[in-house]
Amino acid sequence: MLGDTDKVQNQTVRALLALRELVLSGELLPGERVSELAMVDRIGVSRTPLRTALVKLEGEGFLEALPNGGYAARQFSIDDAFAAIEVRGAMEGLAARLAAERRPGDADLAAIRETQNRIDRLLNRRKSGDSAYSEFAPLNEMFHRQLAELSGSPVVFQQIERANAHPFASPSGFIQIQTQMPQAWTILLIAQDHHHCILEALSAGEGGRVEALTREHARLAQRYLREAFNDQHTLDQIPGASMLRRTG
Amino acid sequence: MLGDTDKVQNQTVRALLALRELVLSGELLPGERVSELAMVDRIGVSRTPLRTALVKLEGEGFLEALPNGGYAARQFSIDDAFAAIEVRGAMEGLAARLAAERRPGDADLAAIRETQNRIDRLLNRRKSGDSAYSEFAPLNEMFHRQLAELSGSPVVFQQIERANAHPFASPSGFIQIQTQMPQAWTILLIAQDHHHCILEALSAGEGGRVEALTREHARLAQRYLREAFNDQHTLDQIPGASMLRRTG
DNA sequence: ATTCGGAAAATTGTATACATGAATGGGCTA
DNA sequence: TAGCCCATTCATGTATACAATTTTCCGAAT
Repeated sequence: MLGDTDKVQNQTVRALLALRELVLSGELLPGERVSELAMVDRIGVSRTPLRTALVKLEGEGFLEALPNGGYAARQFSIDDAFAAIEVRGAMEGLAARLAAERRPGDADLAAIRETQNRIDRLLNRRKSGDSAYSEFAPLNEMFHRQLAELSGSPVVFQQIERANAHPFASPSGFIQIQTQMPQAWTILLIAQDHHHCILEALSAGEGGRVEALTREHARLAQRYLREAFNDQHTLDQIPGASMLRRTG
Repeated sequence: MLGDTDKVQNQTVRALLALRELVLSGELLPGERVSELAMVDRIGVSRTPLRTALVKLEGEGFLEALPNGGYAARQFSIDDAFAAIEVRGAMEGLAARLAAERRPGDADLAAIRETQNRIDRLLNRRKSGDSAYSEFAPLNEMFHRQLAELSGSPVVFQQIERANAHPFASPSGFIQIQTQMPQAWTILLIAQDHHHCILEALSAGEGGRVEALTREHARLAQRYLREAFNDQHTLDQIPGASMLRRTG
């Protein structure tokens, strides 16, 4: 996994990816200072690009600045994770409404419809093996990205990207834990039905409806998270589980 | 104005404030590279804290990374500015709804009600001089901050702060140009009426209503902006006017 | 006159040295 | 034995030197 970072030319990107991985894997515990020199030894870049990565990760919400300098991995409560998903839903809902209000034509919707068709074909194969889940995730992300692009606003698109960067907000963040859940396949079918309803409302110019649908769609992730929170074993498989403070 | 930055102990903060001022004042034109060495000479800090400030300003949306390294001030269309305000409205609306759903008691609402009363007293003086506008702005910002805090979610609060950091999204960003407009005083009265309605819905736990009200309240800023856009003289007085591309 | 090529200048990315202030540990004293 | 003070260590913030790549400008050739 860390091997991926070796091929990157840019030292700052390399430090960024490595640090994010270390935080998500739980090797950097919340609250305790991230020592720059220790990271320099571990990642193999000098302090300058490392500090750049630290600043960016603070901006992404992965790290928090400590009062007397330096950074620490952030800790999130379960309510924080729910809120992060709610934030994403609000932003995606806004994007969907703006898209509907622009009255997109068939040409505008061709790309996202193609993605939708690919997900349909995937689900019609009715093989619920691991490979189906790993194929679903990137297609799902593409659908959400294309929806964000249809807003026609770079400002909105960028804000959604920021919201997705949060450790627990990404649209496909919990796909892998779905594998563990009995109702997993059903949930994928429901998610894709949401996609269908969203595109239907979108192409009909129904702004209010598409906003509500898109928000509710995001709340699927909250369901997964709530389920996972009831089972420590499942919870531990979520990327960044170590950042979650068990409050119940 | 730049004098403020001289008292700051932290070189990074100093560079951050100075750079933001240079961008907003239009001395750094959109699209053209921000030369690090030129900024070093101008601001009087070394390249290291300057680059840290550049990275942070990219995160705030003031700057964009150029393909072959370096940064440039970003350019915004009028639609981008509207979208930034819409984003703030969506986030504040979410915060207000979450606040209402928590069923806040009188103790929770005491602080924001005090702010509301202070604005009431200010407007009851019925003196529409410049001082009234300059007093209104900080109280207005406090009201919005307290509303964001009532969401009870640090994640939501931080996201609102990010949205406000955008050059054209801040709640009080256009107060100063209101002075130029004939209907300026009336708009302040309307804004405060919005505040009253928001608090009424909030204390009644009416989540849907308070969300809609808060979104609509944000759209007041869009009205100011549209007015200003019709008059170049007024537009030039907006901080960051140079970042706005005249498209119509 | 215009275009292509190359060299020089300048710019960013990276590494490292230095300074200042915080944290820690040991020793001394009560 | 417990607590406090001081010194040492360590961590971050800052400045600067170096390298690699890009940009620019000038000259020559078509």
